[in-house]
Amino acid sequence: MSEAGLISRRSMHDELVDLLHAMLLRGELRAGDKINEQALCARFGVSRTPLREALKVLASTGLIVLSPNRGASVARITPQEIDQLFPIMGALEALAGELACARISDAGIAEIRRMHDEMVAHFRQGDPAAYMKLNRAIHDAFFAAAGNAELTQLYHNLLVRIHAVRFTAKKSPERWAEAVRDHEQMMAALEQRDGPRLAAVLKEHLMHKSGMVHESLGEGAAAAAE
Amino acid sequence: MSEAGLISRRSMHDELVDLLHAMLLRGELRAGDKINEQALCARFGVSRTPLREALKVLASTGLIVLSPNRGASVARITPQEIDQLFPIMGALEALAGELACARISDAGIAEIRRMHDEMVAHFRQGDPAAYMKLNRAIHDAFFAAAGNAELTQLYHNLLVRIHAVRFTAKKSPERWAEAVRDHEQMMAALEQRDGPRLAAVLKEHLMHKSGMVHESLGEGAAAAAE
DNA sequence: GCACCGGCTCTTGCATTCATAATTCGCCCA
DNA sequence: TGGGCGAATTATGAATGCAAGAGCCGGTGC
Repeated sequence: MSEAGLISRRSMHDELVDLLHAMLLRGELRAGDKINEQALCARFGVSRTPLREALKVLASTGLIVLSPNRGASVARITPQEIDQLFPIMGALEALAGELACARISDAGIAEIRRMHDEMVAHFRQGDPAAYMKLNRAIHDAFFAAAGNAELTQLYHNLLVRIHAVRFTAKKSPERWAEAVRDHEQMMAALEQRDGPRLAAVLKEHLMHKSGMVHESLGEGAAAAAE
Repeated sequence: MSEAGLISRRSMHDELVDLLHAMLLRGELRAGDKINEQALCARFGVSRTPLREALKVLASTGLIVLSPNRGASVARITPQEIDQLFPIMGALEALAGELACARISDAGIAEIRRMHDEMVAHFRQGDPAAYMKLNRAIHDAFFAAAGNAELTQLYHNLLVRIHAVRFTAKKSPERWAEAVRDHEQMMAALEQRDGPRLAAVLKEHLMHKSGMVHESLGEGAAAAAE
């Protein structure tokens, strides 16, 4: 029994979805880029059929846009979409926080505390890359502790969509400090297992992020316009 | 400029997604049913290619399951999934309620009040079909008032997934009365534009629904097992 | 000189075809 | 008579082929 790899008998379109996902995350495909089916087929060594299936799937989650008879292009995220997506992510994170408070073990809290302290250390040292990595790990730990797979998947879908804009958003020092303060409050709420409070903090944290993205989008728009 | 009809130039897979959606909602395809590609192709008069594309899309939203080399079948919703989905829907409805409170016009509130009163009348007359219809209309009005298209789409996706179980769930009289009480509270919160309160009521309302579904699933399991 | 029209090419959308895995039915053997 | 093995059938997965629409280029008329 190869229960570990489960026989790696996935269909091509499924693998292609992941592959394209990865390309989008790596920034290999940028917002607005036109997607040429033949080119991608050649690159992956598959025929157009499974690739097209994968594109349809990505389109249904909003990652790419399909124009009839004009093909696919990577979705451009608009400020309106950001305004709509961040509150949703806030609501989902708040829910994850509440569930996590109710279900997480003491050991789990200790583990998150450890990651939190390390993250703050990276903040003090001014290492954004390491900070982001821990940040991400902490959020993942929240969702894992919430124990709601559907919630996690939904959240991750949205995360991929705003990934590009989140990464290009350069934190100003003030915003960064603000984020760290948010995280301190999260930690406190979690250690007290105060679900509603954690939910509120997470919601506010997402609001701050939204503001941050808007700021950096304002600068970005000027750069892109030239 | 045909801005009204936009020339109905949709691609086949897109229409097929809607068609299959409708079939699922109508109960024409029931949970667990095997989906025969050729049969559906014959029925819709299309070839397998666009149909398969549509199936992939539906699979990505969890409406159907694809087993490699074994084809598609309508997803069976499990009690665990229900436990996971209802809190998510609660969070999304709560967000919609908060946004609606902030944005809805007085006329919009009056319109919802009208629907609400009509719905309660149907409750008094013991007409579940008419009640459900108004119920649905009110929820739709909330989301419309929230003005967040992404939120609406996400919510609707989940709604379709639990549609089958929600419809088969026969309300007990007590549960029905409970739901009406919830709605009274929603109306009150909306008319006072008390977003947080409306959010709380909606969350609780969804909790009640979850309980209802579980009750009826308990009965349903006995029936299905025989 | 510029705008508009017609053909050409490239790409997409769908149908068809081919290969392979699963299922089913029948047969053989215990 | 029941269970297991094997071949035929059927369905799925992927590739290829074909028609139609979009974009591009050059030509022509004003």
